[in-house]
Amino acid sequence: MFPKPDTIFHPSGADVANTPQPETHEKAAPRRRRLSRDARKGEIVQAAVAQFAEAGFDGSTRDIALRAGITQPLLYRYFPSKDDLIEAVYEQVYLNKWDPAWDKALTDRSRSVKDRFQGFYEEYTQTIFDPVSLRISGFAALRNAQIHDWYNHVIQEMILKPLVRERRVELGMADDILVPKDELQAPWLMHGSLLHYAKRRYILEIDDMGETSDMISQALDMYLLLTQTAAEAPCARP
Amino acid sequence: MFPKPDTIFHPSGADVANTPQPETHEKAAPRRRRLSRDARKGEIVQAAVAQFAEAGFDGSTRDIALRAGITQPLLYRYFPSKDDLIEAVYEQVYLNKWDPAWDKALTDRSRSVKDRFQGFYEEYTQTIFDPVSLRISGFAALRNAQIHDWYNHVIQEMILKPLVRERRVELGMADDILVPKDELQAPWLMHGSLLHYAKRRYILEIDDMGETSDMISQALDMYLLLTQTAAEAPCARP
DNA sequence: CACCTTATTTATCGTATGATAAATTACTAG
DNA sequence: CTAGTAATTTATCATACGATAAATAAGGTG
Repeated sequence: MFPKPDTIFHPSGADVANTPQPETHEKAAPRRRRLSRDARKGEIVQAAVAQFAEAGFDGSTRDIALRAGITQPLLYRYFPSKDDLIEAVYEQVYLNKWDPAWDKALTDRSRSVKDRFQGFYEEYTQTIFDPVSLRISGFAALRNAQIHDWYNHVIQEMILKPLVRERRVELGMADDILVPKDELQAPWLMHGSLLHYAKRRYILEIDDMGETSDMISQALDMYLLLTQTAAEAPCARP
Repeated sequence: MFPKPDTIFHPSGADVANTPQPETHEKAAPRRRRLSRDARKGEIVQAAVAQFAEAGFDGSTRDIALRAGITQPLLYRYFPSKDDLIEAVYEQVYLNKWDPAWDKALTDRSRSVKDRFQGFYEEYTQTIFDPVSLRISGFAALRNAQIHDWYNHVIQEMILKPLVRERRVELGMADDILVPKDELQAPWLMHGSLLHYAKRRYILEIDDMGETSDMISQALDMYLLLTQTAAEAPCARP
């Protein structure tokens, strides 16, 4: 009857259980709890991440406040506008996901490229393969192409170009820092195949799927085989 | 001329130019134009597709009406609720995309699997690789997992299982109708890699990318090489 | 032409939303 | 204990949205 969006999860009220509620369940008057500026800001961002992941960036500021256990106007004490909050959510989801140790692991030429990138992808996917991150990322790509564009650039520089370079060395080819774009097509196909696997598994919630490590192994094998035949062509098909 | 889907965006108001406007640019009172029920319904759906592709399914019914050159209440004469309109958009985007001739082309064993699926994917991607379809599909996956789940099932049955079967025959293996799920992992990686390519190209609008036919060829090669080594293992890496 | 059907518009309602101002209360310094 | 600061809430506004009822007019039929 009401124009409730009527989304999948608990639409409202169920979250009030977070805040200590009075015996009488009337309006659930929120108990005041003074937090430091940074602590409160963090809780708001976390609530916003959860809400936006579920309902998209059209999720209401009131639902976010409900999740954070505060009233809605308080939100504007920390973020001048909803867009500013969205910006903070972007940072929370996209930044600080990179482990500096990975840079060295990827270029450790005492191990095979397969081993190095298998290990890396297993750790990397453990960080970014979760429904919340993937859904936020999905909404962001549709809403703000620019930020997702930048994120793709990071992936290309941090993962795919190193992969191409290390594979070149492993195949005994010339070691060059520059990586032309046509050599990035195959790595992008491999990386994209894993991202789409994540989408099917964590966004569509298909449970009848193989283990992530197996998918990483197969995706890497595909790339390695393609580069191998391109370089040596020993397996020409009939 | 008519409110055709045209290009993706014109934020608002720019569409008023579609309807004959009076000299005085006051409110642009829409000229009445009686259409048959099916014709009007089709125009509304087209407008909704364009609007939802741009703004997501939270796009307003008023903007849809503006695009269709009608008033907003008229929309409810054809669709009892916004959800019904969304349902119609789903059908428009997901259904009737399959060419029955493809079924035979995929199983034409006088040609190589590579040739068959190369040709198929070039036609298939020409049908579904456009910003509007891809964006609607993206929003739908995040909003309604069920329908996207069904769509994935269709892809698996119509494309990937045939691919596995035909590849088996080409490799001289036992020809079986049944395709176990672990044999579908590699085809899904290949298909997903192409979908992610489409996302980068048509949603993020990255222009510095290779031709679609090249990507199809590489993606197919990846799968074919993987199955070849799995079957014969002549290219064991050191 | 007159009439009738119905496609279409005008006017409007109830609610939800982003945002702001003012009142209140929790915590802390002195 | 007291006073002040600032975190938090209450109250409220303007707008946008989905949806409905009633008024209007376009087009076919006799």
